Amino acid sequence: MYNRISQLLKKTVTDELVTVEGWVRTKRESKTVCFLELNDGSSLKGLQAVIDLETFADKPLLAKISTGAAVSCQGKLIPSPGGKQAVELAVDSLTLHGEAPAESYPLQKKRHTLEYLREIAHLRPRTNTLGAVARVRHAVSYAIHTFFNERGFYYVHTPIISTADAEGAGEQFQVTTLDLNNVPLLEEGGVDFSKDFFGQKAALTVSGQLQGEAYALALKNIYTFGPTFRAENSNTRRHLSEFWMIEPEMAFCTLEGNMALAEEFLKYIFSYVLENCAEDMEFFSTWIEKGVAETLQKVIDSPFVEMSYTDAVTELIKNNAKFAFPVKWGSDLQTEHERFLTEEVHNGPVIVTDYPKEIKAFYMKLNPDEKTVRAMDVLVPRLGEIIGGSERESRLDLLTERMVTLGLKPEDYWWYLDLRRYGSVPHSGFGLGFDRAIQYITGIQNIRDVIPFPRAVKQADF
RNA sequence: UCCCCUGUAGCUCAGUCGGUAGAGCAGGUGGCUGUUAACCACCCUGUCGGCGGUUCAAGUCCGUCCGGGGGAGCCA
Repeated sequence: MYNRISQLLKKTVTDELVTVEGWVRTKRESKTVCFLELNDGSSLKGLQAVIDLETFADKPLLAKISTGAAVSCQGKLIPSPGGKQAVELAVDSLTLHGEAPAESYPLQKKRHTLEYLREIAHLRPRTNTLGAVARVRHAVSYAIHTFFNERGFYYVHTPIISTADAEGAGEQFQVTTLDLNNVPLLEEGGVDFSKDFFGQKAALTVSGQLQGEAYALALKNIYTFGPTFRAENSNTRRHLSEFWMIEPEMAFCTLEGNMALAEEFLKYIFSYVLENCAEDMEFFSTWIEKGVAETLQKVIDSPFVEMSYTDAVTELIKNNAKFAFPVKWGSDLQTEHERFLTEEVHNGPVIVTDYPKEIKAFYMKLNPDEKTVRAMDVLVPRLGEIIGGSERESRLDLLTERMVTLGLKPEDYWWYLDLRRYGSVPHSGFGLGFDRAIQYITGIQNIRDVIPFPRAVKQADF
């Protein structure tokens, strides 16, 4: 049960019998010997199990073993005469747990497209690519928790079901137990949500930030790491309806501290992956996106350059001829602009700060110029924005004013405003889309291939 | 939601000017070989995404619907 192939591959030769459990990737047979390549998901590389056909009696059993079959083998690790591996397993006994008939098993021993594998999402983790993605996802999750834990951040479980549209951003999935064929109506028309499960309209969360702020203003440094839901009808390679997001929030912290954390955070998780998933990262660099590992290393080695939105726009305007969408002050930066800043202007990661308030969320701190807010976007080569964050507006009057201007009802956010009424303090945080981070790290083009069972528009199978 | 591309064997694709389909891989059989993207020979496989239309004749042309991909918007 605890014997893993990744560990056995590191061993030299052992005298004691070991048991190896896994799935057959390929079987190669010759007159006197049969090779099984076994994989148990612990590493890209498999263990070669060798069966001596001159002494192994149960030939009919071998005939049933094909790509995909689940087997366990007992034997000794011996030096491998073959060139491609240091050790191999000399099989004494073998158990076939589950066959995988080749005529119907959807995974062949050849390369498949990621589009095809998406149609067999329940089997695709058995492939090299999706297996590597799963291991990297795990490693990055672990690194994130370790990073925050080491720095005294508390992991806060913010609610999945919420009754307030956090940022006004993003269509939400409604959560209801009402009978949709017989919806209770108000006399004046409209749905009577007082009859609904929560006694009011409820939806899946689009962000844990507002609740995260509440805990930051008690525990000082916190982070959330959970699923997030958006019902946007957007069908692109970087959108999911259900995705995972990390949102740290720090009290007694201005935008400067926020930027420092974002830089340290990215460098930490990238370093962790390069060190702990070296084999998988080499695989991605070779087969998925040439040089992803180098891109990450470069981010690790580069100081993050700070630049105001205004300066960035000035720089971009000089090159407006190169863009499909020319830039002017006040417009949001497109991916092409972000990439230009990080790839051409600075040749390294860039943090753009102080965006016009009109293109940012209501809760961001207003600058003295009253035109810009203390927002920051972290831009990295090959992608553009990877992190978005801000210092929050901690002044009650200014926050309320901003909400009214944007048509939000302050009374709907009474508890959020309470955080400014009682013990308010400068605080800051940012958000990182976990799945997009995994896309960046692995180089995988479509976000649906970095999450085990993707949910997107018209897509919730498995 | 909009724009573009695409749908042919289990998988990846070719199919010219309209004349009812091919390759590689996978699979099967046999051979060879401490093999490792194994190799050699032979064999098997098709509602050409669905429906409708034009035509003597449609994989091919037209319409429409569905699926997939890319881009835009929106965003993480």
